[in-house]
Amino acid sequence: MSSLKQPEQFPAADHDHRTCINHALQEAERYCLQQGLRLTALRRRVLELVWANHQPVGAYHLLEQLTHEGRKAAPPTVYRSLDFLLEHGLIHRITSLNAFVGCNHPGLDHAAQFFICEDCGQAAELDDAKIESAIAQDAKRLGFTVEKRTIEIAGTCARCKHRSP
Amino acid sequence: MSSLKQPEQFPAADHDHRTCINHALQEAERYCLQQGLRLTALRRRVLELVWANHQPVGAYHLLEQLTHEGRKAAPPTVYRSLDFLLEHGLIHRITSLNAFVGCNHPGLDHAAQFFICEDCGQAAELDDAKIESAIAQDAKRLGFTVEKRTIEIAGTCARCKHRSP
DNA sequence: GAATGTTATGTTATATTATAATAGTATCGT
DNA sequence: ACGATACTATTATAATATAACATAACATTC
Repeated sequence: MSSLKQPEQFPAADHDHRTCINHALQEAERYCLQQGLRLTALRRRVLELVWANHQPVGAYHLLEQLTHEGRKAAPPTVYRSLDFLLEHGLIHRITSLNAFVGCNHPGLDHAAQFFICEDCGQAAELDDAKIESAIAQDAKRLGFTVEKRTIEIAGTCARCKHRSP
Repeated sequence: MSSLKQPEQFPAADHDHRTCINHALQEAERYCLQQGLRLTALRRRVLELVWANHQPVGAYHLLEQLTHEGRKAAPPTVYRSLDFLLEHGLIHRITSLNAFVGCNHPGLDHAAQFFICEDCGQAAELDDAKIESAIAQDAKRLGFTVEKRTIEIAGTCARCKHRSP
């Protein structure tokens, strides 16, 4: 069912990241058009900046970049755009880092798990059905209704492990 | 193997919470004595305050309470105690709430998952081997070394669901 | 195409959470 | 009692996030 555009792994070191960005923006535009949402210049730019790489980005980093570009921006400027992007599944929030990262399959209601390298900062988004079902099972046992899942695994990715043993 | 003192569920509404607190403090004292750690008055009091109920507590809330008790305290006072308690597994941090909650089985190296009710604020700590192994499996596939897990499920607990349908 | 409603953004101020840096105090082992 | 170590106090500030309100852009309907 869920055909993820990005594979369930860490992005290769040598991948052409412009492709990622372009794809993400195209998807976002397609999605917003389809849903009747307004992907304004600001929101589009924030999304693009979040997608600058595969590392979660902090709100104030984004703010700084917007300011440097000459745009008048204050914290709410950024947070509101982030809220919009979050609400429509175009980005995810990484709670443990107070940061935001692009989502590779907007619209799709999915429960994401993040593996985050503490060395290079890159994050991989997974959607592991086993984890999902285990949580669902626990919830059922507890009589608990799940609203939001925060599943963030920090550690060291394969590349960084090999680089500095 | 792991014999948890608190069951893997939400605490009953009518349980005698002083028992929880007393037990937690006793366990902490036992553990610190055994490990040669110093559970100072401040640390003990912070632990007690964290255990005041089964809801995660914010650092500044603790600070306020300490201040009201006449103790001279500033943010670092609290955060250092919290760091100590965290480091030795006497409390857990709930990242998604920026808050802290008592741990019912200190010392035991366990991967905790939290189910947090957005209505009453209570949190239940689980240690589900299925979730654990699923994550381990993903990590293996990615060549990822796990350091820290943040697994926090927000929603509505059974009691709150029944109370306000 | 002006009036009106709606959504998005700008602006100011401030709340909330967390840490850096340094000095002082208690505690422990000898 | 003494020196080493671990803990705490104090001040200042960093980093993250939101409240409250004003203005601007856009879109509809008349």
